[in-house]
Amino acid sequence: MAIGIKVSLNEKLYLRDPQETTLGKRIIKQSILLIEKLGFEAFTFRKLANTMESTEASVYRYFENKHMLLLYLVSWYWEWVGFLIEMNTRNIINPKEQLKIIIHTLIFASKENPAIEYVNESVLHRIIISEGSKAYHIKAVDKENNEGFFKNYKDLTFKVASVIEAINKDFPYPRSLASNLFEMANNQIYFAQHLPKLTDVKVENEDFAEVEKMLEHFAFKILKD
Amino acid sequence: MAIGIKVSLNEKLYLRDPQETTLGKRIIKQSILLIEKLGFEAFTFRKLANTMESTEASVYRYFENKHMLLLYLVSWYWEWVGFLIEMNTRNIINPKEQLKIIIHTLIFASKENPAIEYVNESVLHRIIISEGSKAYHIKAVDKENNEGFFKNYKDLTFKVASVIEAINKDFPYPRSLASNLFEMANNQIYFAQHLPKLTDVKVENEDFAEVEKMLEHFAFKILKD
DNA sequence: TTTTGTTTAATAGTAATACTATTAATTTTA
DNA sequence: TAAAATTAATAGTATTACTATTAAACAAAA
Repeated sequence: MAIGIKVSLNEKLYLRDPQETTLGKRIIKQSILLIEKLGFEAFTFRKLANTMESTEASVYRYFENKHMLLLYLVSWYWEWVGFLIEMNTRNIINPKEQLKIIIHTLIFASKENPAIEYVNESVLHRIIISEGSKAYHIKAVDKENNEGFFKNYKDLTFKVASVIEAINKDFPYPRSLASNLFEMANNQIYFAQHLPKLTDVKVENEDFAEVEKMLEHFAFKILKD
Repeated sequence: MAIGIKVSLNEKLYLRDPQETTLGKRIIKQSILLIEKLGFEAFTFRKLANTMESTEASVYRYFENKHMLLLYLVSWYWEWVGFLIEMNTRNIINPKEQLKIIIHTLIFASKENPAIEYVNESVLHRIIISEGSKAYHIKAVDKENNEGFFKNYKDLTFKVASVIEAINKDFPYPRSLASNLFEMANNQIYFAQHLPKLTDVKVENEDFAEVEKMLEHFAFKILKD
């Protein structure tokens, strides 16, 4: 990933690379805003085309269907978070310090400097929180996994799992802890915002500080010798 | 909940109580099988009506739409798990022992004695694992929460949170740990079956023993003084 | 036993959605 | 400048979500 230029994603995610044309970039930009506004179920390519003053058929030339568009956005997000984690942990030697930075980046990714003009990272984060799990909770999950559609997420999990192993080489569940930190971060933010009885943390005005504190508590308590 | 008779659920979940008629019970039974077979996105009331030799309009007399049917099934499931947990922890005084039983019940609920003839608990469990989170990842979550559609899940979380508090009254996140145990249980089973790189546990032939062991490890490590 | 009322299910639609074949316009490059 | 290649729009079809209306079945009352 090179800032301002191009995020590298699995080419099978799209029919035509949206990063290469003006229309493609507009599709990304506007779809993020419209999915956030309508929710993924009510979002359609026709509505997208109408709001961006294009046509349904043009959108279909870039993405096979709205599921593939969601997959693209989710992959873009995790690739970006992975890039930020890579940046922010560089030159940090202590793995505990690395894990703290990972948790912070995970929670506050959308507060970092925007990477690309046509992606509103803050809105995208909200989409990942409320719609992200729909990208892999599908009947064709095995087939799509074989195509490499979830590679970005798996690579990031692997990276975090290796930091966890560096902290405590005897801990038997590094991958599960890594993936659970990701899932828990988004879930607990969602609960705080919509189903507050399911959590102890408060999130107000997009301030995720309490969630960060809780994830640190969980992670380091579990990894204690 | 009374075995063999009737599960008590929010009346707003349905238009006509499916437990009260033969057709209603057939709708529940067949929808569980068909959602599992097709996945929730491809599942439609027309396909359901065709496979059960009824009509689309008849199904619509019981449920407003397929989302409400999913909500009904999810509520049914958590009500049932809550009932099993209540049963299995009765007369157990030690809260640590209670939490172990809770985790076991959570994981092996579908292996207990079937409660009701027209619900295949084992298939329903698979639906909860792969489609369950779609019940609340919706645009209208706040409105539906106000209507009490998620009450069964929240009540169960509350119950488990109070057991967690009994184990360690200084632990600051009892609800988050409770809801995360539920989410993690289903997620890690799903990962083991479809995205094994995201987990360290193995699930073969619906044997969830390793998941149970991992959840115990997580929960009790976190709750240690 | 007949009539009336109530519940339940089927017919036959409409409007919206998902998706595509074909044509037209634009841009590239030879 | 003309041909080739790319991109977008028009105009569809099939499926889906949902509903108004009618018909059948059953039960209760006369």
